[in-house]
Amino acid sequence: MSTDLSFDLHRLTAQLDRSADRILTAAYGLSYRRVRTLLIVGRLGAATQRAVAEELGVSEPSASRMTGVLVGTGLLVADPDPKGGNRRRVSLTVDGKEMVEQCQNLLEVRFAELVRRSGVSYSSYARDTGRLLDTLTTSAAPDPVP
Amino acid sequence: MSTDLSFDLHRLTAQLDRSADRILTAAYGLSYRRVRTLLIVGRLGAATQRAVAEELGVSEPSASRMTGVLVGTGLLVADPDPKGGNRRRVSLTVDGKEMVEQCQNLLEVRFAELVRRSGVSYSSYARDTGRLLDTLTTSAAPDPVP
DNA sequence: ATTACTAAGTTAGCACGCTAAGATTGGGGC
DNA sequence: GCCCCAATCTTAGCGTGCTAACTTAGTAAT
Repeated sequence: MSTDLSFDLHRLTAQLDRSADRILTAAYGLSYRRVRTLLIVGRLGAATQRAVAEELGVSEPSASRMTGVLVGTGLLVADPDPKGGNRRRVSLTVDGKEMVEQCQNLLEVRFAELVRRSGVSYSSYARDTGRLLDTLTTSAAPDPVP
Repeated sequence: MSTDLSFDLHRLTAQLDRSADRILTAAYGLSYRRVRTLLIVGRLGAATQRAVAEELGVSEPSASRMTGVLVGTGLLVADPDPKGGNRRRVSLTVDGKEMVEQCQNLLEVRFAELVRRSGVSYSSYARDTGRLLDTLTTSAAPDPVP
C-alpha cells in the first residue's frame, strides 16, 4: 500500500494533531500546541525558553511567542533567571498546573485507545519512533546536498 | 524514555519535515509542502482539488491556495473539469513532472538511509503507521468530549 | 421556468511554524 | 575602564495550516 512511509507519517501526525486540537479546544479552549507547551514546561520544571524550544522541537522565536501568549493567559510565569544572563525562567502557574493534569489525562486516554484499536504494539512502535528520532537529531544535517 | 508516544511522533515528523525542507530548498528552491503537493498530483493524475486536499490530508482552502501558487510557478495547470460542475482539474506540467522525479528520488534515498541507520524495520514501521492512520481516519472523530 | 439543494471552490482572518537580523546580558582580553 | 564575544531572547516578515462564511455550477422538485 504505502509506497511512502514518510508521507504516511506526515499524514498520521497531522491528523493526530488536528484531532487533539478539536478535543482540547472543545474541552478547555486551548490549542494542542499550547497544551503541548504547557506539558513540556511542566516536565522541565523551571526552564529557560531555549530549553523549552529544544524540547518542543521548534525554533526559539516560535517558543518565545508561544510562552508570551501563555504568560498572557495566566498559565505560565516568566521571571528573569536568578543565575543571570539574558535568560527567562518560565514555569507553570497554579492554573497552568491544573490545566496540564486535566489535558494530559484526556490526551493519553484517547491516544492509547486509538493505538489499542489499531492493533499496533504501543511499546514497539514507541521504541522505533524513539530510535528514528534519535538518529535524526544526532546526525544533525551535515551537508545539505552533494 | 518516551513517556509519550504522541509527542515523539510529533517531534519526529516536525524534524523530518524541516530536514526535507532544507534539502529541497537548497536543491530546487521548493518547500517540502509544495513538493509533496506535486507528488500527490502526479500520483493522482488529473484530479480535482478536493481529491488533492483529501490525499494531502489538508483542508480544501489550504489545497486551493497551494495549487494556486504552483500554477503560478508553472509546475501545475488547472482547467475547468470537462465533466462539468464547479471543479478544477489539476495536473502536472512538463516542468512539474521533471521536478517530481528528481525530488522523489532525493527524498526517498535520504529517508531510507535514515531508517537503515536507525536500525528500525522499514516494513513493520510502515505497516504500523498505516494501521494507525487507517484507524484514525475511519473512526472519524465521533463525540468531541463526554 | 423558478426555487432549492448539493458539491466544489474561494475569500477573510487568525494560529503558529520558519529564517534573518537586531537587542540584551555577562564574561573575557587590552 | 573599554571593547568584543557568546548566549539568549525579540522583532520583522513570510509560508501554510485552520474554520467560517460566501460564490459558483449543476441537479432535482414544484
